Amino acid sequence: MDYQFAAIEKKWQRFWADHQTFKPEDSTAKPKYYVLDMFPYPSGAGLHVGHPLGYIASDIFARYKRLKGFNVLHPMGYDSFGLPAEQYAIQTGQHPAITTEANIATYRRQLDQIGFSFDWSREVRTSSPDFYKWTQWIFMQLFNSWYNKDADRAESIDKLIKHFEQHGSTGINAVCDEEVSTFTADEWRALDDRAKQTELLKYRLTYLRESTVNWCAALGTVLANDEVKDGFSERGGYPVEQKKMMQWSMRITAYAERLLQGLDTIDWPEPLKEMQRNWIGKSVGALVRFRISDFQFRNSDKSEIENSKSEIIEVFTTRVDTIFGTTFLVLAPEHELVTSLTTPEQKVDIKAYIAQAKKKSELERMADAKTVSGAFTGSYAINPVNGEKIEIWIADYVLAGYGTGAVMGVPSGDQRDYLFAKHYSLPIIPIIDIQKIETEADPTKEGRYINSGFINGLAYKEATSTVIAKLEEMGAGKAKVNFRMRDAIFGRQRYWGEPVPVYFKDGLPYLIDEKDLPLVLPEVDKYLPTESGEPPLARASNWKYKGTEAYEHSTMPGWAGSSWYWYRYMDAHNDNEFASKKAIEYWKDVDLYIGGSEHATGHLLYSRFWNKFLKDIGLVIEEEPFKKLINQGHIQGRSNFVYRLIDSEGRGTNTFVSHGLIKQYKTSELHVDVNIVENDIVDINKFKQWRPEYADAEFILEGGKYICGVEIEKMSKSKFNVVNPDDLIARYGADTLRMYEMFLGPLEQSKPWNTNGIEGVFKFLRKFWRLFHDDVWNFNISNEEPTKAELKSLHKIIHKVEEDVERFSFNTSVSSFMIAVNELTDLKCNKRAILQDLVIILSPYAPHISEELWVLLGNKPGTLSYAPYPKFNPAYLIEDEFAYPISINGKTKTNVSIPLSLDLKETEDFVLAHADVQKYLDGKAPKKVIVVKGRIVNIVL
RNA sequence: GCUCAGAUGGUGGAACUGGUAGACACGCAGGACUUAAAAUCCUGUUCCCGUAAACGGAGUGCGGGUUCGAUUCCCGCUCUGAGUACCA
Repeated sequence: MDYQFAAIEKKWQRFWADHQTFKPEDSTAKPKYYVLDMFPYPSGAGLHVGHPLGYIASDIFARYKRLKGFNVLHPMGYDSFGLPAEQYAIQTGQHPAITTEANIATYRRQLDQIGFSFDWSREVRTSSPDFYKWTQWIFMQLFNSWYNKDADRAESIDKLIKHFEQHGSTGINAVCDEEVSTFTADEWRALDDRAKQTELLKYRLTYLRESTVNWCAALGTVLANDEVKDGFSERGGYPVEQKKMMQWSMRITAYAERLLQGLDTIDWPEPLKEMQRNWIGKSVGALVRFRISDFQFRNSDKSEIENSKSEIIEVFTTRVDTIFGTTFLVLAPEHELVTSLTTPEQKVDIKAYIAQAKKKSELERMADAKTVSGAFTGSYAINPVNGEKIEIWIADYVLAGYGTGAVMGVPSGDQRDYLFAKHYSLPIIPIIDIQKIETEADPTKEGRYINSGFINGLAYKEATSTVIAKLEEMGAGKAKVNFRMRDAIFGRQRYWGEPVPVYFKDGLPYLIDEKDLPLVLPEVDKYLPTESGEPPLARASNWKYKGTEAYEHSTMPGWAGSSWYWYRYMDAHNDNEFASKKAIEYWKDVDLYIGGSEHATGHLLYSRFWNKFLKDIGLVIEEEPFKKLINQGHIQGRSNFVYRLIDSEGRGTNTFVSHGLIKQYKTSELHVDVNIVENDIVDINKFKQWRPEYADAEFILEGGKYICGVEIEKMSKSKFNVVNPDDLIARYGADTLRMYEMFLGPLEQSKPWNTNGIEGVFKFLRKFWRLFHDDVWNFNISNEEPTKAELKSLHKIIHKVEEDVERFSFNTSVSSFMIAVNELTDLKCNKRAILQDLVIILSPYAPHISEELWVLLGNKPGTLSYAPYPKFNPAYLIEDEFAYPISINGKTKTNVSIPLSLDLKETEDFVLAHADVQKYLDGKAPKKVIVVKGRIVNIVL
């Protein structure tokens, strides 16, 4: 029979499902290997051709590892809480669980058609109570933990309580809220429960905090930052305001340093690590305290002075070595000391500036980045290292949210300070001998310090440590590491998410009893917030803990479930634990993780955070969850266009002009469905059928064809450029689709989808099929001994594919398969000794056709997936001769076959004596001859 | 602005440690088979000059450099894509 891909693929997909072919053992002598894909959010649109790219790559790798003798865990599931289902619920009233269920069914059908080797028995869904029970359980562990800086790990809150009872707050070095109380053991014991709980909340790794959120009144909901564009909601374009709300937060900042250090231990793409480093944003520097000069004269308002406890302005700097160059201080307009620092004379200026700064939107502030603006407060500060009196200004280039919201202005070393000083005629003092500051700041660290008191003559490193030591001695500053990363907000005012397992008593949060987990999402009449702005869960009637206490009404954010799900796959049906100790000890961590780079500072950071926490409390083994990570590139859409002729009155006609001729006519551009276009040539009959109004369309052709215009855009329905894998599978089969997606180019590279070329892969598979069959499609295989040439072809591909897969270069191995099959076709090889091994090597890429041929070759069904990968024997590749390229002065001129048994000198003599080479020498003696054994001969004339 | 990645035929891409640039495939052109189409097969296909061919010249974004030899290494620049944004 010829290659009947549809029947073959259906047959084997059923076989794999019926026999659970890909279900791994939970412990064997085999080494384990865990291949994970980022699980999808099941959207209503289903899969387009870009989605499976990463899944195909990981599937090839998983199948390859099985052949290599590994016990492979390769699971799949759904990140099924999320906005679109909720939005749909708001519009239609349909429960998001129903929408989600339907979408999952579509995803599953589409995934099954591609022939992935997932172990579906371990499927997880983040929205299923069996799963989110454990998400809630992990939340409870975080609530019951605090971060001990001295031990550099999370510890049980009970341990902290014990310490408070015995020693009070002394000796505690914790990552906690800013304003924690100090107390003795006696004082602690005297506190009532409410006071104790209030204090403990400041230490817990998940805690309540007043945070600003993006509140959209029109949509009645809180929006994430990426749902807000320029002050308006991305969906609907309604105004968004900043609103303060009590929110659950995660103390991820406790792990900032470990999250940063861990990056050096994992094999991830460098750009992605860089994004995480920038996000964490570590700066090593110092806090410096500037005393305010003549504090008493700022008596504009008595109460303000009393409220501002401080006579000190604290700044953060990464260049404390430049402190002698400080000629002014700048505070953010929002800085708490601004009002009390402002002298009566300056009050008008400062007020006006603050008002103006407040009015500016983020966008304007950014656009304005180059215009210098600011205002003088009228007050002065004293530089602690030299006693100089310097002006205190405010300016919006200083951000309230970073560092201390105040900076020391060093115009000689910092460009922003330089511009500010020039603009307001403030002094600029050079502090390093080689500094060039005529036109701009010079942030150099080279050279020796000048004008710098006790560090004059020192170099950068020494100067920094000297200044810090001096500041510490004076009590005017200390070394400090600052992070840009903030604690993560862990609450959404939404319905379709995990309920937070917390109830409130006297306004304080308490965990529900562990045996009451899961706390199931209650039914509500509508999926909108209440009229008073409470989250949708407030609508649930009689939803109280023990019938009396109110539950937390916000739900967990989208990243909650995905921050630990890979552990659930290890032991997906465990009712007693999130995963058993035994399963975790066996599977440990993810060996290979494939997914998009858009999760760099979201999912991939939060997952690392939770993993470190779970390790601290002894539940998991590895410090990092994902050893190796690969970002697959994004598939963009490739849109095609037709050009409608515009008549003299400016109206559109029903005539369409081919792309090459549009300069000669007046036309308007229209998207055309890419599925009726092949190689940019539109199928005119299909076009006429596409839409009724085109039934009588006429065409102005070039060379008898209608050629379309092309543009690369996002793949979307409205652009008619969505290519559906279902259509391609129906036409060419899953094996062709799998190989074609890999053939497209390097996995990591983003590229537009272009179906042109899929025929080539399809032809290859048929050619492969034909190797096993005679002219009339009878299966025909020979048991003869293979020839040297055949063995060479086979061992070349064994080696090549092995190398390619190990470095995730799947596109080049597809080429190599084509070369091998072309060679074997030319050799008319139908020998079992060659083809059986070839089937094994090809099976990760094209599993269905391989299974079919494997069984035709007489093997037991289902054994191919665990067949041993053929062993490469380099002896078959050894050549006696090599056709050396002969180049003259670096330019290749000819080839000469030379026995490889000759040594360098003999090879050189052989070449120079050769008639073809003599011709080029033209009687001259070469100046130099370079022979690279087995590579090249270069003659220099 | 900063950081990172990239730029190779008509197209997607290959060349892994400096050693025959353009593998493999698409497309295109010509041919075979066929009443015809599909399918299949064969030949050619970087560009320029010449052209039956041999042969000659240029050539991996641009300009330099190192080297017997550079798509690969170094310096400077241009463009494209991604991330980030007054982070002190």
